[in-house]
Amino acid sequence: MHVDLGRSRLLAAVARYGSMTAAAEQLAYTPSAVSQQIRKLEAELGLQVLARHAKGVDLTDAGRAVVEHVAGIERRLAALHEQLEDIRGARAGTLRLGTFPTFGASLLPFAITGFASRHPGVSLSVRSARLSGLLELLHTREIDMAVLWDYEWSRLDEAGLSVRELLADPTRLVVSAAHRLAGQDSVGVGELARERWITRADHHPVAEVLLRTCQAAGYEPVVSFEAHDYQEAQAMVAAGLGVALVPQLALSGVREDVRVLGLGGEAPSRRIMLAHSADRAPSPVGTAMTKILRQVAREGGRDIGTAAAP
Amino acid sequence: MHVDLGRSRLLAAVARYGSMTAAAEQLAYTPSAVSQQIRKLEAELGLQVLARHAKGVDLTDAGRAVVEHVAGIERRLAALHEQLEDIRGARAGTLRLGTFPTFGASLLPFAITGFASRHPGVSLSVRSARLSGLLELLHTREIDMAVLWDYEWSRLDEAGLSVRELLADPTRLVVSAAHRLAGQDSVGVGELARERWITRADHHPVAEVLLRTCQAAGYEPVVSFEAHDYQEAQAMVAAGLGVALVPQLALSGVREDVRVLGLGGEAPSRRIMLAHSADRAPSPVGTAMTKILRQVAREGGRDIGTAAAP
DNA sequence: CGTGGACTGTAGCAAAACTTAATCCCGCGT
DNA sequence: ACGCGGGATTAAGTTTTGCTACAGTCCACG
Repeated sequence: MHVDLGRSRLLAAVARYGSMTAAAEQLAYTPSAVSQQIRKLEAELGLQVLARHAKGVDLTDAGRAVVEHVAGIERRLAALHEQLEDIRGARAGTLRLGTFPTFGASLLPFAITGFASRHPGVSLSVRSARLSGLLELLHTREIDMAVLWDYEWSRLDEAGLSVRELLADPTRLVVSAAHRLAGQDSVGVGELARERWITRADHHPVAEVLLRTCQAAGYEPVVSFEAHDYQEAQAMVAAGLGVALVPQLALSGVREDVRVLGLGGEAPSRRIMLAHSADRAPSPVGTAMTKILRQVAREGGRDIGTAAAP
Repeated sequence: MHVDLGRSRLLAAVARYGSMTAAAEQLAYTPSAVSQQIRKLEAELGLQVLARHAKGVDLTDAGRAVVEHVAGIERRLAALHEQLEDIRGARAGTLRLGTFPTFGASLLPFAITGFASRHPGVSLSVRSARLSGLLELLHTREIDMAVLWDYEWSRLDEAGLSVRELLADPTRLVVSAAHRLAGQDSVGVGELARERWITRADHHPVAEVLLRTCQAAGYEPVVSFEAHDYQEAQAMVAAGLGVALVPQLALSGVREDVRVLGLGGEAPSRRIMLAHSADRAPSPVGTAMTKILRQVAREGGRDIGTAAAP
């Protein structure tokens, strides 16, 4: 046996307005339509729900039971409606975000605090991984969106990924405070042919940046140390073991005893992007996060505050 | 905005079985039907509920919200279903019964206790009134059914009333224990021509019974007292003020100092009936009460116990 | 007794829902 | 690289459902 909600609601209307005709008027139906639907409801239930008489109708026990439960169901539907409204307005929902470590250590915190204050109802989770891991996580749908990067010689080209650029992250040179170039704002790559280089181990992408940059300038870099993170690299630079190419974003915390120099466009800049599965239309919270990330990228990491909720 | 429950349930099925195709199979639909309905649901909500991918679908936040509430609604519908089942089985519901006083004082208590023990979930209310009052109560639908009576010379003939006979209630003669006839089992009406009669005031129907009975035997009764109830009448009979015609049912409590005699078919018998509005199909509890009243009538007021629920 | 209000039955039509069949998309294995 | 297969989708056609129009029917009430 099946209890049709539509007909039950109709019954509730009949109960409320006292007669089929009155209910029909309220709902812009003909009395005939109401009568037919109520009849079908009774057939489905195997019970009369209305006692008919010349001046209208009365509810039977069964009718009362139906009307009561309809009221409860209406309340529940209203609650659902409200919840959906919250989701639409990004005041509720979930977002699983992926990031690579240097972004997570630099700009992302601003985005996270900004997002959390504007969308307090949203449960936000962040995972950090390297590029390949992020792609895998996107692929397996363990995260909804990810902050990624690429260089011009190996453009990100994943099928089924929708990508939007956030900012360019230029490569900079880090030297010891005692280095001969420490006083300059910038330097040409050609002047660095005799330097010894600190780079990163495990085929870290910055190693390729170094290689390409130097080769473009006509020499092979001499590597003196392979660090496992940028803090270690900075420490080695400070110790005078060599100089290092480092993406700007990895320099959010700069030691007192090193100096950072620009390279005047000679060194490649990496592109930082926000990506999500192309088949998944962005959810309201996804859109909200996109907006905030773009703002953070634009403002380069000044605190974006808790201003104007969307 | 409207949240269609049918489509929402479909979404719940899709969530449960992991893909539209699987859900379609379970529900004996084609995948196409499911896809179309989900699409309409999303259009109605203005939100995606599913994230599609090659191996099936995942719920979005909105989808999760819908599915959650659908589960709650299903529970509620199940509760309603159960309640309706109870109503069908007369384990729940209400019944408003009308009765005339002498039935209420005689057989009805057996029916009430029998009914209450077999249908403990049913809320039973009983109102007592005289015949015209009962008809009025039926008419205004303040009661669902009523126990009524009539005599052959004024048959109950109410339009829109469905009537079923319960039992015949013969008229008997009550005399004082000291009366000359006190030792007999029965007596002919002709032998009572010289008696003085106790009857009832206010045009009580038994007054007409007396009149007709005596007239049929060829004399006019001499009335010595008009009582206001049968207890008073019995008291007057006991006091030797006269004899009285009394319906059998009004003799459930007989004084020690009076005797009851049969009248061998010469006195009219009243018909006792159960009536309900003809337009109202009998409810399950109504049917149950009818059955019990018929049983009580058949067994003449022996305790019918709490035997076999229907 | 007739009149008005309320419900009901029939026929027809339009919208909704489902099916059929063709197509697309994507991941996977050879 | 290519085809295969599961799954979703689309277009078009068919069935089902729900509603209207309209003509009763019943009953309370004047």
